[in-house]
Amino acid sequence: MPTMTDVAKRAGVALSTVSYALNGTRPISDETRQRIFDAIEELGYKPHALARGLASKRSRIIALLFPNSERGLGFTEFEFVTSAANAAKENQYSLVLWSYDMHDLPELLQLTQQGLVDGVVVMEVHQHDKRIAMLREMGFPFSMIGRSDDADGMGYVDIDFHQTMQDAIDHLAGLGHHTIAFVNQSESAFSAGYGPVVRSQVAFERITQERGLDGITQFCRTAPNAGYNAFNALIEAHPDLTAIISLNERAVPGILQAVAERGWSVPDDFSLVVVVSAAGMAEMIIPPLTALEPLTNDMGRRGVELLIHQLEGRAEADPQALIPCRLVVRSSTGPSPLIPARQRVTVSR
Amino acid sequence: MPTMTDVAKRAGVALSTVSYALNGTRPISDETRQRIFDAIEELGYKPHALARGLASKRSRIIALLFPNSERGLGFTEFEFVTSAANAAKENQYSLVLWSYDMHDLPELLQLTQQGLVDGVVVMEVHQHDKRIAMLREMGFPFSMIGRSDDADGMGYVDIDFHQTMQDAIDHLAGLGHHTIAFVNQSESAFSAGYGPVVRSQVAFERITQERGLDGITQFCRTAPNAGYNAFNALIEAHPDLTAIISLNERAVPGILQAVAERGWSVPDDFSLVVVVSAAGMAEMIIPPLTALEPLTNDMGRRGVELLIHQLEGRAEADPQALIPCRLVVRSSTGPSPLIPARQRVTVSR
DNA sequence: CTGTTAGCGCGTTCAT
DNA sequence: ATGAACGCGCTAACAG
Repeated sequence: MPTMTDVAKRAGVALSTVSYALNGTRPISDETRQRIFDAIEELGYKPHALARGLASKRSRIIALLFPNSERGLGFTEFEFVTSAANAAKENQYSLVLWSYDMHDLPELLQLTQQGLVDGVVVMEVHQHDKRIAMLREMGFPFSMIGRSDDADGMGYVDIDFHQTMQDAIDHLAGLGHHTIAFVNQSESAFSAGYGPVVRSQVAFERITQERGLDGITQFCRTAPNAGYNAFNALIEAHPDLTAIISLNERAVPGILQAVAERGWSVPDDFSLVVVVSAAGMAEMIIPPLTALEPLTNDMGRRGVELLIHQLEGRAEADPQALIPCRLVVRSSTGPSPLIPARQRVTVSR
Repeated sequence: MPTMTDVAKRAGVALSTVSYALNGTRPISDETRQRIFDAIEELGYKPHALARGLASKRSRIIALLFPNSERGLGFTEFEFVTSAANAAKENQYSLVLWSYDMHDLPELLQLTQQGLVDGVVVMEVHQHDKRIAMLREMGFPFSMIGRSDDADGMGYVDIDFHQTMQDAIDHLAGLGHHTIAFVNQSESAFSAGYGPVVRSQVAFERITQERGLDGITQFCRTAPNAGYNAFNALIEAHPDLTAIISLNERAVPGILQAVAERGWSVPDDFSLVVVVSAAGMAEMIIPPLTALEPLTNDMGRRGVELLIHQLEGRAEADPQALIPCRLVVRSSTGPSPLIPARQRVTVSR
């Protein structure tokens, strides 16, 4: 591997001149620049990333903090990752996937202190997030996918859960549904203050109330059989229920199964809309699901761009972005079934 | 940030002694070692990753080559990524996600020459893979998830497609199915020599022939509507068809839909088994799919371990691993329907 | 506009 | 068993 010294010799200039030519850090005459680039070309020279990082104190590496929770990342989160990787590369940064236990603060501390990365993008942010508190206290550059409660002035991209929930509810209400359940994720995620779970919950309660609808909440583990049980519990307690909004991708198959076992069909007898679920997911189901799909590409991308702008001192007019979800009507939602048509089935339980 | 010099001063030893103590590169008296570690503790010293990498010529960073193909990565591939990330971290390596255009050789060349990573794990390997040829020619350390045709002596983890296909076929044959179709991925992937597509295809043809079964091949784009069309084409040309094996996750919803539209039900009238599809996927479908599930965790993990062992000169007894898939019987396969029961439906087309 | 030089933080050879 | 000193490849003052 040729080094910068080799290039300098070949071009007949000083080492530093090569450096300046490469980084554009100071003006170089066209003629010498040409000689330098010729030499680089001929030698096949490539700057050494580590050496550059050591000297400049900027590695051009960022980390995506990636919790290896048992819950497991879903399809949607995966798309954050790939879009983040793409965005990093487009900005000439490398993206390291830092898989770690969310509660292991010491490990995060180490990451920030070993000088490997210039900043971090934090995923799965909670309302009171110790990691955020720590990073901020240290003054270590970061951005969030999601947001904590004390996120004022800090850079984040998050989904606009209120708007999303409103769109979902209005879609159903527009179809005549009046009693609507929200199948959230687990109650423990709620207690832990996991952003999407809490914000959606709050929005659901508020909006159903504003609209004068009958809104029912059901927490549910993120697994098909949990969805199955959730539906049965709901329908038993609320025979008028005609529609579900689910923030819980993994529960959906169970819900559908329970619906089918009752002899009902979707969307004729029951409607289901998933919120904050990637398109790839909604299309895997039969019937294809009506969904509120986040622009996942924007999420990962914006997250790293926010961080990079911050690292490069480029002021960001508005470092906070709430991304809307797009309503895609597929085949899992329809008009509310009429009450009479329903009762015969309900009793057959 | 304290440096090694600070530690040395505080412990009253030479800089190099600290280095030796840290790396265990040479014997240190218990007493001075203790002093050194005390100093490290008190100062909160953390070795600087870049400096260490520069000096040692080993960055302890590896890259996962991650094609950003239009086709999009599926659930299954995603699990490779997360398991690779976990394995890297357990071995004290950082994993950078290198998203790039598979055909952009210059970019790969650059990655290997900029001194950032010690080696790469290549995903989505093709039979004649220019990337592999290049890496090998350069002598750059790498391992593969998948394998090329000339993989002799090189490290890889791949799925045992032959065994997997055999298990799938035998499962169906055991249920009395005789005419079985294989819904592969796109023909262009086949022509391009994409490993899973080619190897599964070969295995399918060979095994059905050995078993005296009627094996039909159907290429199919990786999208639901393509699956829909594929099924209709198949059933029209082969009215005896009673079962499908699919390597094509994304096509499954379309297939199921087409089956349903024919008034058939799964698994009573038709059986479907997916191969090489992560459990998370098979459970998202209704009915839950009988599947041959790869131990995805092992795939990503073994890929990075192979690479790391190679980097650290630890001889690997057998640097090649064929991972089997596990047959999980769910609700999409059943006994072959009897011919008579069938015909009335077939004509109603 | 260009050259000289001192680090960046750590690994490692050579002495002792 | 320990120290001193050099070098990894590059950036960024400082000096013309």
